[in-house]
Amino acid sequence: MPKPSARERILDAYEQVVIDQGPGVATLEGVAARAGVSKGGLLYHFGSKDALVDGLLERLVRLNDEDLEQARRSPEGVVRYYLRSTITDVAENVPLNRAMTAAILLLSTEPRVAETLRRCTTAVREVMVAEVDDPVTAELVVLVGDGLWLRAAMEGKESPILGQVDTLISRIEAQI
Amino acid sequence: MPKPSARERILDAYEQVVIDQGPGVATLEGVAARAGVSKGGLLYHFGSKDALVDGLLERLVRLNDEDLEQARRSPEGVVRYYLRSTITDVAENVPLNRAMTAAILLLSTEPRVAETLRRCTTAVREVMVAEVDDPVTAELVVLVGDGLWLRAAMEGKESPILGQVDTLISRIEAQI
DNA sequence: GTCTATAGGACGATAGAC
DNA sequence: GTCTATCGTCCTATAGAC
Repeated sequence: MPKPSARERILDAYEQVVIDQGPGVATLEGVAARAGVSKGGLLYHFGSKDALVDGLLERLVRLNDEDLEQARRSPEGVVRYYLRSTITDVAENVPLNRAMTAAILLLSTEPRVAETLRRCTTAVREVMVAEVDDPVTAELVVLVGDGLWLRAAMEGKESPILGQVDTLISRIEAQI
Repeated sequence: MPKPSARERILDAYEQVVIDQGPGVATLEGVAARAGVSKGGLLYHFGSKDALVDGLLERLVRLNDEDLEQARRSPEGVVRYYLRSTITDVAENVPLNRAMTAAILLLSTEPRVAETLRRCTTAVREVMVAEVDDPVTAELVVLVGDGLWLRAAMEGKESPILGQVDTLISRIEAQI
């Protein structure tokens, strides 16, 4: 990644168009317009639409790994950190949330998207299994996280669960 | 629905193509080929691609409502029934699973899909809140169900959770 | 009811000026 | 690096024969 600025701006636009208007509108021209460049300008940075998707997926994996690293180091523990950060990501416009939501909405486009999402889930599961003694609880945390991600993709920032978060986390933690 | 046979066969083909090859390949011609008719034949039953999507979504809502009705009447209780049927649907090729997986993969195409999925989740939540005394547990069940659906869309029939299902359900039920 | 043929439009990608 | 212009392709939808 030699020149981050333009690339990142185009990726931001891509995510935003997918989330706001749906992947159907996420044509090269639509993304370019949102990024403030022309179609030709976009194609200078990403040589094809596949390259654009790859750029988004690479960013997603990086953000997911970074989040897990922070979860591992977190003093409140991986479970509470992961679920709380996921819920926060859903409620606010955190980069990881934008990338993950866009990826889920793009599940259709190509097998690489599903593969990358599986990789993210697997990474989360490995951390949970390693840090939480009980494997069933670990799996439960991953499942609830997946549910939150799907919900974010379906209904955006508003979700009936936001007021019950802490109670929910406490219950899950109590099982460890 | 006067003549179910041809319509249903086309909808089956549509779901299958979306699940197996992705919505990108799910063109009118691809669906028609899988259904054993020509493009013109398909368009006689569904006047447009939008009508085809609508047909899938209507079927999804119907199957979801029927499943919830069965859950309500189930002697083992809504929680156990819902989670077990969701997991079974994920593992095997139950109609509800096929429709739900296809819909999630089609999240991309149009806002109506997200709207319908929200409606399904809302219906599940209403049943859970009505039947389960504790609202936090009700929300947890809906969340875990969503997680299972997303997982089905991502990784198909194989999931590491399948061996831990009953333990997981027992733990959730124990909280009521 | 189901087919073939084709019109009409949109998208991805290339070429070349600046 | 970014632009405009254009080509080729694929898809939806229509028209009309059978």
